[in-house]
Amino acid sequence: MDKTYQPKDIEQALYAEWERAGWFAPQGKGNSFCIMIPPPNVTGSLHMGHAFQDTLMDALIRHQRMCGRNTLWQVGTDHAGIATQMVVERQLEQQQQSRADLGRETFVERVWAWKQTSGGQITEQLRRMGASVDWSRERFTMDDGFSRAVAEVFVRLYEDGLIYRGKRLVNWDPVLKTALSDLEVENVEEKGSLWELRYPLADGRRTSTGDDHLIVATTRPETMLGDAAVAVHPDDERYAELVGAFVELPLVGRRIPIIADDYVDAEFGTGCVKITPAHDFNDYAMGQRHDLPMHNIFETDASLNDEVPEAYRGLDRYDARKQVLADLEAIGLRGETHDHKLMVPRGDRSGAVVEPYLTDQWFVAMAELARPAIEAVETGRVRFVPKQYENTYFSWMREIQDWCISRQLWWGHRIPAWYAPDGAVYVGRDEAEVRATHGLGADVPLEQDPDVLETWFSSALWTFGTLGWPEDTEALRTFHPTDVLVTGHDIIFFWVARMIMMTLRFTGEVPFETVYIHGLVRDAEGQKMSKSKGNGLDPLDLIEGIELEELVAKRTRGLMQPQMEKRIEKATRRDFPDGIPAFGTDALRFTFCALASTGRDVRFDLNRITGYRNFCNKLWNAANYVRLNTAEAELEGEIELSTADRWIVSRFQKLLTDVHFAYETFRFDVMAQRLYEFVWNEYCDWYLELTKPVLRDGSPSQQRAARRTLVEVLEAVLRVAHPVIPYLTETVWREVAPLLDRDGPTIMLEAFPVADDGRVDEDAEAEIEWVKGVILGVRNIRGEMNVPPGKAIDVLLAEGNESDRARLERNQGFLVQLARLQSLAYLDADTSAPASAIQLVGDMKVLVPMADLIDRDAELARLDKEIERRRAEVERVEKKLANERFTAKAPAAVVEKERGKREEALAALQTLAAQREEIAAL
RNA sequence: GGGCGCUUAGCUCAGUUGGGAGAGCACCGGCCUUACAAGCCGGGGGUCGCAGGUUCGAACCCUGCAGCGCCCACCA
Repeated sequence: MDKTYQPKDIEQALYAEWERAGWFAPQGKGNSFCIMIPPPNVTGSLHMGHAFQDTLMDALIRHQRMCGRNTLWQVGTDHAGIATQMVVERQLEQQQQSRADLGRETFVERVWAWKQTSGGQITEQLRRMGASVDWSRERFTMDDGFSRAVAEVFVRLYEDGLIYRGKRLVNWDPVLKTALSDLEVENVEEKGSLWELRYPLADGRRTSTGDDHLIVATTRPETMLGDAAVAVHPDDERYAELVGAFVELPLVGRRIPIIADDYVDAEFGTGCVKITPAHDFNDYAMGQRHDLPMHNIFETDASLNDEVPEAYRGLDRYDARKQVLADLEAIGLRGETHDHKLMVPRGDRSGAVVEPYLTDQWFVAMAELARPAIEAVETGRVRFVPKQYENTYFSWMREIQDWCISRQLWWGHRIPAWYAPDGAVYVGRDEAEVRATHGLGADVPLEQDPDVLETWFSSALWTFGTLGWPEDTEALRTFHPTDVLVTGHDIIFFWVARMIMMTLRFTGEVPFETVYIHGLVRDAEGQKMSKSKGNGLDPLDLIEGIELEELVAKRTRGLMQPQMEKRIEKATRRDFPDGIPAFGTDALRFTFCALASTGRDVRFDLNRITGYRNFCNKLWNAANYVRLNTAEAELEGEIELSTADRWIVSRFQKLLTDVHFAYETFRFDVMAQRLYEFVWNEYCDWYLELTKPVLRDGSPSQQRAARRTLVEVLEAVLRVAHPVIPYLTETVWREVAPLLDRDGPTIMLEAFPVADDGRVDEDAEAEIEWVKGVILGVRNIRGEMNVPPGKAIDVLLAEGNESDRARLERNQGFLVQLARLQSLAYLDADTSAPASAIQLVGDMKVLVPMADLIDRDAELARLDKEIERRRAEVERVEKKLANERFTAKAPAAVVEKERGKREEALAALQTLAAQREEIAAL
């Protein structure tokens, strides 16, 4: 073993070995345990969110595997319709080509080719994270089997009347030229204007106040070309007389009615709303209520079509806006303009402003699917951790809208519907089935629907589709329902909810019993990591390290907004002046666990990972110490356990209890913290140090006891830590395990340690606390008095009780070694102590004779500080005890505890005060 | 407009049923003490956002307020 922990030397080779050996595949004898990986985009790359999520899943999986469960971590990738298609289209663009140039078949082949070449990247990165997924079962959402499941689900839903096709107003992305679901639209607040437009009253009508027009207020003047009415509130007295009359739509010349509808807010704007049923969701609904005609004025790219007057045809919607406003101005029909903040709908992929647009699309009727899915969470068949996310889930599910699932893309699962020349639609698993079922001969030409299904439609089938459904497979019976889903709160609606609905519908089972929701990974300033902001970190760079120049280049490469380059470069040079050192996978994983507290977002800070890299080094070196002291030694034979040996074993049982609890409650942070504390603050800081005097001066049986305990605790700690830091623990374990005649090939298949309450030893714990008290007391005097660390000093113990004397007897060697003493002795009751610096351990005095070591004034100052501390405590406790209501009403045990505190503090205070007087008199 | 979350040491965060305010990092002082300088030893530092209430007792429970963040929603 190297002296310093070098992760790069151990990680990659180990993973290859694990994978080759087939140890990731299910093999436990116990109950099944299964996690489905949220399938990443097949052509994507691993970002911090993945790395975080994969670490948590791997910890759970490795833990359960070591607990003996028959454990499957199902891996796979998603075809990610829009995202992947966009990447390939961008590549074509650089060659001055479009997908239309290639044609559908060639284009789809190109995407498959791209998937072949780049599809391995993310799975390679998953391997670098140490993820123990079962590669032999890897799936892809567009592989044959999964595609069959998708078609099967579509057909069955259609047959049950839950999938329908219809002309509806949908969210239309005019850049990607496809429909989007409600969830794929992000509403962003933006600054805009509220324009007032004058609509002349038709037929020469005037209002009772003499006006010959109405003023409507709108944020979208260009859509006036498609107006079908003007609406006012039915109770709005200002306009009551005009309801039923008409206005003449300017620029168009159409006569449109003035209608009353209580959707209108009389307080807003002018109280008159222009109604454009084909281009606004509210207006659409109103158009339905009032039977208004629909004037679709847009092409698929949101330029104006032939429905509008010639002057506007072909204009982009924003150019049309300017033109309409200018033309209205010219004829005196433009009113005031007000600044106005509005929510602008943008496509989450393209960023384009989404247009409500009337098209034929496929929909899933959701109400019937949602009902049992709501119930499953209500009854606890599915539980969310943290629980508050159940409310998020319920609120969306209870108001659920029908789901538009067709996309006007080429990459994805083609909709299994065929059209006959007469317009009839036939849905089936494939064309042959359609023909057979409906008796359509070869003479009837059928054309398949050109659209594909939204990616989330197939993702919704992930838990059962990957296990072989619709076949009744062994895997499905064994691993479904799965146990835990680990995912971010950003896809509860997109994915989690839809999985629950679809899985219940088609298997009658819930997809998973627990949904663990983790936070999003943000940068050290709390900003969301993104390519465009250039603040993202690549997990691989944290593992392997990266030079500053390369990091700058990487962050500024291929930016959508090149003007950001300077800023990103500056920030990068500021935040990472020396680039990023190689931390290794284990340190990264430990950091993720430590940051995963309660499902809230986490800030990723280089300081944290540095600390945990140091922790890995600490454990590595502790192992080095153990190895140096045990490899050549005889561990078999009679043993005589020291208090320290019993203490560390006892402390370890408590670690196990806490870790077990942490796994049960998904508190990865608690687990990481307890591991850190135990390894560093107990095993290394104290136990290892306590073995040193024994290994030097102890009897053979005492030495054997220490050596055995060192190895046994280390070996077991490695198993506890393995799910978090698999590489380090495997490497060290292979060196350590043989010392205990454990000969398994890998730590990952060894048993996870279980607490043994019989090995908890409260006496040993109390005694080591006492030992620590004495040592800390001496160290405090040393530190505060600036006694050189190398100087061995004399220490006396005084007063105290029999137990203190007995403890000294047993622990003399420990104290002398760890406090670096020249001598240590108990002072007889009748001998008076020399002038000393003092520390109290219980009511025993720890005395460091001042001789010429200690400065009188410094000791006085130190005493004053301690006296003040005790005085404050006495004061606080006495105040509490003086309160009769406290002594009367608080539980007796609490009162007793306070009394005990008072006694102890008072006694200490007295001793210290006497001591102070003595020193002051010198 | 509705809902949720957060506010604890300089920074990032723990604090499980209400009963002695914690960790890591940073900071100050001292050490190359034979596992580890990626280390060791000692130390300083908080009116727990604000205001009320419940209680013998509140960081924790209740109400209100403020600030920050997120989600949902049809006010043109």
